[in-house]
Amino acid sequence: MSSRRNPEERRRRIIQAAYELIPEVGVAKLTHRLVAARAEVPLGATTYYFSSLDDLVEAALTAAAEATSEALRAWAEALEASTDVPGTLATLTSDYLHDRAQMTTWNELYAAAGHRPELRSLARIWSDGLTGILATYTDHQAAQAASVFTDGAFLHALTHDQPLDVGSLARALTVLLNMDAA
Amino acid sequence: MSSRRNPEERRRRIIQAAYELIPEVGVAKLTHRLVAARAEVPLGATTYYFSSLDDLVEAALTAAAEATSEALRAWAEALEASTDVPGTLATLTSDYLHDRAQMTTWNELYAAAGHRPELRSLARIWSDGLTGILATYTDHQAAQAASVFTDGAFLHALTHDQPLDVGSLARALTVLLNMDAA
DNA sequence: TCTGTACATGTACGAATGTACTACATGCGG
DNA sequence: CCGCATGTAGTACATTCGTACATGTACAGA
Repeated sequence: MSSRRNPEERRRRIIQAAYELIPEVGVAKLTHRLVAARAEVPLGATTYYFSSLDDLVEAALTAAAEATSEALRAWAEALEASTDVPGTLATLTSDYLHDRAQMTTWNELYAAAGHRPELRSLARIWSDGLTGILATYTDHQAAQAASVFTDGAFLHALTHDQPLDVGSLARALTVLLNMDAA
Repeated sequence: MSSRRNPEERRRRIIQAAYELIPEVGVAKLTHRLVAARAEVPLGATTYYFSSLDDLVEAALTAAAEATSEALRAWAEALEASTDVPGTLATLTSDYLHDRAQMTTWNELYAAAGHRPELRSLARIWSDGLTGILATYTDHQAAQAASVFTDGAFLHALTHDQPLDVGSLARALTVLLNMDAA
């Protein structure tokens, strides 16, 4: 369905365009004109639907956070169906490590949250969500440690040509999640 | 000594100003004029000493990386003098987690490296350096895992009001560094 | 002392940007 | 069919920015 004369769809298109552009050019280089061009809407539409550029960016980052929440739900299901929690978590993490756009977006969110406190809660969604899921299988401290480790693995993948391999991930996640047995 | 008619000092002043401003306003909002004002030099000086703003930013981030290298050397010494490597590492990490400016700078570097490949090597200094140091005490995989974990702890501290406590850090770092015994 | 070279600094300018605004189109209730 | 609210779209404008540049100044060597 076309976006003309369809406010909801139009708004979604604009957010989607910003969402795509963030990993490509970074939050900082995002402009009304760039988003308008990508969304194939006139410049005026981007100011009509969002009261400021910051609002637009926030909407896009919120969309990113929602996408992450959905991914987390999928992780929760996969872990529940698994008999080898650390191994499954390692595989899930490894898959994520190859999605550079996803990780770049997440890092942009962290950087933005560093200067805009209202974004901090968005930045916590992944970390806290994963910790909550893992707490089903071990104690809170171990769950948090494993969650922190996967965050570190994202950062590692972002700065290195080759992300950590599944074996390394599995080994580390196994000892972390089994900390509660000690 | 005044910076007038003292090129080296002047250059250092400008870099220092940019270095200070990065955690405050972010790499993206850094401008010649902002740096000039902080360094108390005229606008022209910032373009005289650096061929472009990107060059200036790169110089500032390089300075940040060098500061990190020095910190790493201190870590190496402290660990060498210690009988409890994981515990000492936890303490060192915990101290770092309270230095928000330092971590913000580091995150800015990560974000910048995401869009400028020539900065990637700078972004690796911390991670690879720490891994190298820890490899003295355990196998490479365990050292890398511990290093990745501390990176994750930085990210955690950046987005949460309260950083991880020393106890949590010590517990996780202990099992990770002892992975080689398994 | 003279002079050339390196350093210093204020200004100017084109380009890009956020945002306001005006004019126009469209569909709906009366 | 008629206005009216809502959405659309192009344009204009003040501001800020990176950078170039012209002019000025201090100092080392002849």
